[in-house]
Amino acid sequence: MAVTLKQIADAAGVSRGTVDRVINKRGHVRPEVEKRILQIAKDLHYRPNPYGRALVKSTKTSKIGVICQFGETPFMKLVVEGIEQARKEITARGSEVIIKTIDSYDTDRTLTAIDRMLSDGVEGLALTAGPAPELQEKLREVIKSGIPVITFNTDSKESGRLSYVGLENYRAGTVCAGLMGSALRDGGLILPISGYLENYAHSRRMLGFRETIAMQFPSITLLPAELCHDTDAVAEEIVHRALRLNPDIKGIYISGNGQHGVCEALRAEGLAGKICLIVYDLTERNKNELRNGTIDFLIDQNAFEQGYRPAMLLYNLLILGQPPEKEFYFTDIHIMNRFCL
Amino acid sequence: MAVTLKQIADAAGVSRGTVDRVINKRGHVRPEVEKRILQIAKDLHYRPNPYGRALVKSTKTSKIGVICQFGETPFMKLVVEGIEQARKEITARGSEVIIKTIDSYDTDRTLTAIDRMLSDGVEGLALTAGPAPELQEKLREVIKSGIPVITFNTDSKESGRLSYVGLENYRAGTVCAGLMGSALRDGGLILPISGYLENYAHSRRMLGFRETIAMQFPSITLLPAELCHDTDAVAEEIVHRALRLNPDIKGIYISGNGQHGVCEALRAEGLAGKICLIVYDLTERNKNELRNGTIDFLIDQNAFEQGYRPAMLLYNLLILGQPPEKEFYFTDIHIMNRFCL
DNA sequence: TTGAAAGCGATACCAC
DNA sequence: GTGGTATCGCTTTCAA
Repeated sequence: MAVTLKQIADAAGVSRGTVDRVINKRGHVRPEVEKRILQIAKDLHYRPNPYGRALVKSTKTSKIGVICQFGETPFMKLVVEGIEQARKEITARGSEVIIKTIDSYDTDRTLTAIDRMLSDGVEGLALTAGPAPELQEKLREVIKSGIPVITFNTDSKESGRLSYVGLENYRAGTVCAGLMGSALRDGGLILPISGYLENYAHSRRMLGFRETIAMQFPSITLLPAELCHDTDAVAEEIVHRALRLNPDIKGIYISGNGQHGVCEALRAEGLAGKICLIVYDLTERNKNELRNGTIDFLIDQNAFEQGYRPAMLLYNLLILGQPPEKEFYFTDIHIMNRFCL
Repeated sequence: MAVTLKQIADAAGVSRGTVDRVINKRGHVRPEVEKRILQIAKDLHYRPNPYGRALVKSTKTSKIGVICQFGETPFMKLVVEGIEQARKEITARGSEVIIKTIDSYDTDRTLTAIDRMLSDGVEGLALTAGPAPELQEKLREVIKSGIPVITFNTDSKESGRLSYVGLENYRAGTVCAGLMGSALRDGGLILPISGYLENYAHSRRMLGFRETIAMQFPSITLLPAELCHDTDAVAEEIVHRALRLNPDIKGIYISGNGQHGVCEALRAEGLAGKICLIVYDLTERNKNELRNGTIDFLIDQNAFEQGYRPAMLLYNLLILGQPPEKEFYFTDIHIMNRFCL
């Protein structure tokens, strides 16, 4: 049998209440008693039984808010599945999760959503953030008012949020550079495509890619990065135009959405499978393109986890009183080729 | 607040005991009462509080046995860390974990270890299995005697084990074939190296690799697979010899241990970074070789999880009464290049 | 500063 | 078949 509070209490000749106060640093205990109890706890290798604690705490109820920008993208739909799963579990434990998705990157609507959540009385907030100064400022306020904030998918480090759950985007970019490097051993010309400049996550991926190619793969030449606004049609057009100007393009890297447009263009040009294409996100469409060989490598960033984890971290904090263990919950940079499916 | 047994009991006009009997299918309840209770539970969306259940159950104590073959390999040392972590947590909850590592693949010593564990009174067993008929037969007996068995790292499907935790080895081989294919776009000659024929995990990886290369990458030629007995010195010698016979080797795939020997040989031949090398397992040494460019791709199979999960699955089953959710707990086939470090 | 007691939700066991 | 009750380990509250 594991050591319990009561055993420590008996050994120390005090009551469980006193031991509890010591173990949980609630104060109001004579220092010498405290010292004795701590010593005994240590000697006995006391570890609180998480089930006992959770049982008591789980009767509290809280409201947790989750705001999800870029809600229209296929990837974010997968994230939302994770959030829904967390909601299910949390609801079953008596608390509440409010979800608000916002199309595209929209700071104003995000600010409005935050205000709405606050007036709804949420006690914890998770959101896809970003570098917009108004948003960061707002989050600092929220946090100062005592509401813990967790960012996911897109961080906002200066806001003072508790933790970030998501890809280490810059590094993911470097990994893709490495993949491109090994696929193009003899070097060649690469077309990099980004979504929006404002999408911090996508920009970081692009930066990591460009810097690594430049520094580590001298035989590879980068065209200037193009912006496709996360849109297939625009991405398709970009590829066609680029190929017209540079028929010898050997690789394409797209850090945001619009992947399908790129695939269509490559097919139309008869270059599917010939040009090395590296994309992000394991959506159904991307799966198919990976399978048929149009996409060579795909970085999966565990969408489900990005939705599930933040809500659970807030639940554990608010209800069970367990703060997150880490500031960064980086999801695996999961490289996939078609045989991974 | 979440729905509790008591609320259902009140609504149904019975006692909690009766509801408990219904919910947990313990019988001894009049069918009509049972039906009514189930209906109410459903209407109220009743979900048992796992903490309450765990609290009661966690006072039981059990002995869990873990047997680890190939215990001398760097990879298995990482697995053992996972087991140790599980042991720590399980011990803190009052149960016991006995660990036995066995060097190399040794069916006899494994059988002996199983017998020792049984006479020690373990109530659940996790082990690295394998296809040896005596072992499978033994495991069938063990299972028949009511002791649940879980395999990890190396499966033994015919033994009737409850679950397997580890890599999907055949598929991992196909993934490596894909990596080799994209690194060697123009084809070339490949040297495949295996450890022991008897190591089922390694053989499956080799089979997946060979079959996929043969079927999907016609421009790549495979040399006959060599066996290095998981030994660096042998692997080194194999590489030297192979290069003497075939100086135009473009890639090496090693499905087991001996990775470091391959790296040394490539360095000695001045071919480090020139020949595409794909290996398994994120050991410290392999990390270095990945970093310095001698290894191109590495498949990490989450050693920690392979040790941690099996013990925890047994704990959840024996103590909390929760059977594993799946038969296969496949660890991610985690492709890494040097930028992943 | 400390102790005693109630209660969290589920289970096990013993009466009836 | 069914109800009542003690119990698991911990937190909380109130009185001393």
